[in-house]
Parts: sequence; C-alpha cells; structure tokens
Amino acid sequence: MTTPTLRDVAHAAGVHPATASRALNPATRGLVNAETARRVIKVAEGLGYRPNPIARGLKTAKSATIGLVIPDLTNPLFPPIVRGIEDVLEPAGYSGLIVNTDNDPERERAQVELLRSRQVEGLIVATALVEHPLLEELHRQRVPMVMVNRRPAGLDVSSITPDDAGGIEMAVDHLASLGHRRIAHLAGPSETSTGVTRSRAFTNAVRDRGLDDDPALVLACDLWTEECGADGLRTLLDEVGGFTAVVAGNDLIALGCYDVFAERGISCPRDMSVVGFNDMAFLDKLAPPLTTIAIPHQQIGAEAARMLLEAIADPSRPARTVQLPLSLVVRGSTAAVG
Amino acid sequence: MTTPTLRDVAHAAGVHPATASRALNPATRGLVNAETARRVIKVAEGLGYRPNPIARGLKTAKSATIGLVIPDLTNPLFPPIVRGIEDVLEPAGYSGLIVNTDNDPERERAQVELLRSRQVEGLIVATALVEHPLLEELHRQRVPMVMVNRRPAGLDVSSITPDDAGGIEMAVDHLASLGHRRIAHLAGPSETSTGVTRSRAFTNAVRDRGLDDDPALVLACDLWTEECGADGLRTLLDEVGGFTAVVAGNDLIALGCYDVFAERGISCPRDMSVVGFNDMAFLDKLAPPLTTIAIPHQQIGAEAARMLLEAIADPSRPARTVQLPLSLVVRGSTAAVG
DNA sequence: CTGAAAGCGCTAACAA
DNA sequence: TTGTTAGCGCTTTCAG
Repeated sequence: MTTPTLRDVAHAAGVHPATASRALNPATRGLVNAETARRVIKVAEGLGYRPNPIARGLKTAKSATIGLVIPDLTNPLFPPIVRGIEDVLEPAGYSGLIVNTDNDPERERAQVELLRSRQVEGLIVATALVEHPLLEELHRQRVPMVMVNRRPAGLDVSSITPDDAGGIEMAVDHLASLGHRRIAHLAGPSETSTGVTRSRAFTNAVRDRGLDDDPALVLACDLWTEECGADGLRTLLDEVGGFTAVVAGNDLIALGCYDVFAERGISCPRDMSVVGFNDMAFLDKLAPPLTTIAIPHQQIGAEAARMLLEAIADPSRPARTVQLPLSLVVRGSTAAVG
Repeated sequence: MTTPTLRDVAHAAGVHPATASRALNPATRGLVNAETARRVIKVAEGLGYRPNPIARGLKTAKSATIGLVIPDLTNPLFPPIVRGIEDVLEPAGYSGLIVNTDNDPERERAQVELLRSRQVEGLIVATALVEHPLLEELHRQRVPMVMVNRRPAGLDVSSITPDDAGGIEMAVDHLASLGHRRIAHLAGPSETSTGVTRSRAFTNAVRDRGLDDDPALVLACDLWTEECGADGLRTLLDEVGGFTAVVAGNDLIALGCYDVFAERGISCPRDMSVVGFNDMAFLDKLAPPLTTIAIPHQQIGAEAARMLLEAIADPSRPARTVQLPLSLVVRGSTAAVG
C-alpha cells in the first residue's frame, strides 16, 4: 500500500510518465491534449496521487522552501510575523523552515548553514545585529534574502521595517501634548539596529519639539528585557532624575519600569508616564494598561514573504525598502503631567 | 560557481563517488579505509561540500523532517513547546515543519496533506479536538505520531500531556487551604479533551475534599478566550452566585474574569480569588498577579520530539503515554476568604 | 501532441 | 576495502 507515483498514474491512464507530468503540472498543461489532461488528472485523483516535491526538487533544483531566521520564537514579537509569512507562502506552494539563533552569531551561522543545506530558495532574516558579516557573505553569494525589522546598513538588500522613527515621534507627541517637557528614553541595546534607530529618532524628536534634550536622559539598555529596563530606569532615577515620562525602547523595557515603580512607590501614570513599543499581547491587562506603539506584525511578515517570492522569481529585480506605518495605542500608563 | 556535489569531491579525492559517500556519512565511515576517509573528508571541507539532503531523501525515502501541527503559533502556549521540540530535533539532524490549523478541521486536513506530501517522517500533533477522525486515519496508515497536550481517546498513539488532573487538584487544595468552600470552575470548551479532563478533575477534587460540589458551579466556556471567560463568569455570578473563588480552565479565561471584576467592582483577591492554568508569560505583571498552574512547556515539546524520534527509528515500539508534573505558582490573585 | 531517454545527487546492493 | 551498477520520482530536452 505504498503511495502512488507518477508512473502509477501514467500507467493507469495509459500514457507515458512524461505526459502525465505535463498534464499534472498547471504550468505545462497547455502542452497536452485537453482531453488527455483531464483523464490523467482524474486518474491521479482516483489514485490519491500526490507529487513528491523532493523528487521534483532534485530535478529542478528548487525546494519550494524558504528559511526564516529569527532570534527566538518564544519572543512574542515573532509569532505574528511568522504567521504573516506563512499566510503568503502557503498559497504560493512554499513552506517556511524556522530556525532560532538566540542572537548568537555562531549559532546563527550554523543555522543558516543548515537552511542552505536544506536547499532553501531564500531567506527571511529577522535578527537585528548591527554588525553582520554573515549577511554580507550571503548577499555576495546572491542568496535571495529579505530583512525584517531592520535596514541593512550599506547592504543592497530588500527590507521591510516598521517606521520606527515615526513611532517614536508619535510617542513623543503624545507625551508632549500631555504637558511633559522632560522625557527620558530607555533605548534598546546599541548593537541592535532597531535600538539605535529609535534612540536617534527620540533625540531628534525632543529637539525638534523644543523639549528638554538633555543627553543624559537617554540610556541604552543592555538587552531588550524587563530586567535591563528596570536597571536602566533605576540608573536614570538615581543619577539624572527630574523627568516625568519615559519612552521605552520596547514593551519589555516598559514592563521593567513597572517593576521599579512598584519597588519605589512611584504611581503610574500620576507620578510618571510610560509608553512602550510593539503592542505585545495582553498589555491591556496590566495595571495600568500600557500605552504603546502598535506594529503591524502580521503585515510585516506578509510583505516580507511577498518580496522574497518576487526576488526568487526574478533575481535581477532591484532591492526594495518598505516602511510600514505604526499607530499609537493610548491606554492607561500615560496622563497629563501632575 | 555552482555548489560542489559528491561527484566533485570524489573526483578531487581520486575515489569513486560511492566511496566518498561512505566516507562522508558517519554511519558508514567504518566501511572505508581510515586514511581514505580522512582524505575525502579533508577534500570535502576544502571544497565546501555540503550534502544535499533532498537527493539523499529521494534515495532513502527519508526527509529528516517532521511535521508540527498546531492550532495557532500566535497562541503563547505553543512557541515554548515548539522550541522544546526543535531543541531535540536539531541535534538529531531533523527539522520541523510547522503548520497552523486554526482549529479548523478542514484546514487541518489540508495542512496535514501538505506535510505528508513533503514527506515528513512523523507528526507531532498539538491540536486538541475530542473528535478526530483524521488522526485515526493517520494512525491506520501507520504514520508515526505523537500527541501533545491531549490523550487520544481509544487511539493507541503515544502522547505527552501535563498532569491536568494533578494541576487542578493543586489549585483546589490551595484554595481550600485558604478557607474557600464553594469554588466555581470556568471550564474550557467541551469539544477539547483538555477542557473535559480538567473539568472532570475539578468535580472529583471538590467532592473528594468535601467542598461544595454543586454542579451548577461548573460552566464550560465556548472557547479558551478572555471573552468567553468573562461571559462565563457573568453567567455564574448572575445565575448561581455564592462562591468565593474560581478555578479557570486556562489563563485566558482567568483574564476574562479580571474584566468582569473591573466592570462589577469586585475586588480580587479580597472578594474573590482566581487561579489560572498554563502560566503564560507576563502574568506576574497583572494586577493582581495571577496565581496559576505552571506547565513545563519546553519539556513537553522536548519529550514529544524524543518519543517521535524513537517511534520513527523503531515503528514496532508500542505507544507510550507520559504525564509531566505541574506546579502551583502562587501570586496575588488568591487570598484567604474574607 | 506524445513518447523516449537522460539525469538531478545520492545511496545501496552486489561484485571484485 | 573499493568500484560498478542501478535507481529513488520527477522533469526536460529531443525526436517522432
């Protein structure tokens, strides 16, 4: 009771395997008598024939597979992006192979090796280190590739990013409209492109709006985590002070602020406002619900997949850079300055 | 500048491709002169040779790939399980192909088809419908398979589940020790095996402990969501009442309770205690932090992958059922009855 | 429009 | 221990 092969179908339909192949493949169906094609298709269905993409891949040197390189699936940022990707890959007949790098360059290298050995036709890369020799290498080898969440410095590679600067501006505008004049920024790690982009945008935004642009108010956290966010806020509170609001590099860092508020008896939003970035799930259940910048994760993923598919179909196509607009979600962690 | 094939390596090393194959494959390396093997390996490295698993798969009818069937990657329950799976798959040289079913039986069928056409060697299934003709079919076709989070009713299939009953007992014990005597249960959907298992365990637990076992205190939600949890609690409050604590079928349902507390001015935990199930991320940031039952997600995934690999290696191996112990995480949503 | 033949890259008998 | 041969299931020239 082995699964039927193309030969079986051809036999049953009384044609040559090559003809069966042509009939079954929509792209070549035109080369075959419509009647014959119909018959082959019917027989194939009857037999429950399903083409073996491995065999096909061997012949065509295509795997109908693409690699997704992400830092950690467990980070709530990524699942929606992955779904967005799968949503466009699937109808196109492609599958995604996911690997986690844990932001470890060696691991990343090994995992990309693995993907390449599995003959992926392209890569969607969602890791965000600023230094990235591996990517340059891949680019040189003409591996179709699109970057997610980061713009590759100096690399002529397609990318799709949220409008980080725009998001930060919205956050600052919101806070300014509530009367805040001295706003701190707990930036993401300075090795990450997202971290530096947002940080730079923050500095510009406060300056442009004539708010207090004391550089001491900007502090980069070591990691995108609650702990580092908490540490950062403690430092800012102890060594700088005088601010009434903080723009966090992401939601996790904002959550770290909540911890410090609790430990120091600071009331949010009465004493201090916070805004996050990303709009992770369940932020509305916090106390107070976190005001944040929402990213269209799923769209980002979908768009990335579309771009990659295009690049695979036409490798000569020039790299594109797409920025998706963000939106401010106002909740309870921001209020007019007391 | 095409990537080197086994033939290229063989040529360069002055041996026959078959010999090169044997030398390069650790499993067959013993069949070859150690010196020759060393030379072939060195040449392969020099050339940057990387075996093509597609070609290998075509020959051996193995894809070194397994399918992960989950409802929705976006549900925070699954990413840690997936990581646990990948963590054991990877060193074994396997990769996982993830598909999302959205709990839609038709979609599930299509996705499983897709996986099978991609020649996966086995399936890890984490969907939890009680009725599951598809699974029976697959089982009949001897597809190696392990179930995660659910025990297949009547099906002789390996499974790995959390000890749901034990978890519920811990929750009830905890509440009882705080003096609660009349406890409600907002169960998961009765089409899900997890929902009914926990619900049954709850009924037994309250009866065994001599607590109020009024059946009206148990209500099944339509979905594992906040909304349905909220609806359920409203119904219970309006039509039954008199309870001082609720055991929720999962954390999301517990979150729904929080919404109702807010809307009715019920103070948690002073007026009412709640315990969740799963220990999703960030529950400690809620107000109040949610007391819940923690599931070792990653271990579950890892164990499932191990079992599947065993089943693939030895299909005659009988099905096993593993239950992983849970733990109670006491936080702020439970307190002694006022 | 269809059949014949070759071969993608690799491995598994079998023979030497 | 190594080479020969054949073939996994499919697609793709090239003839017919």
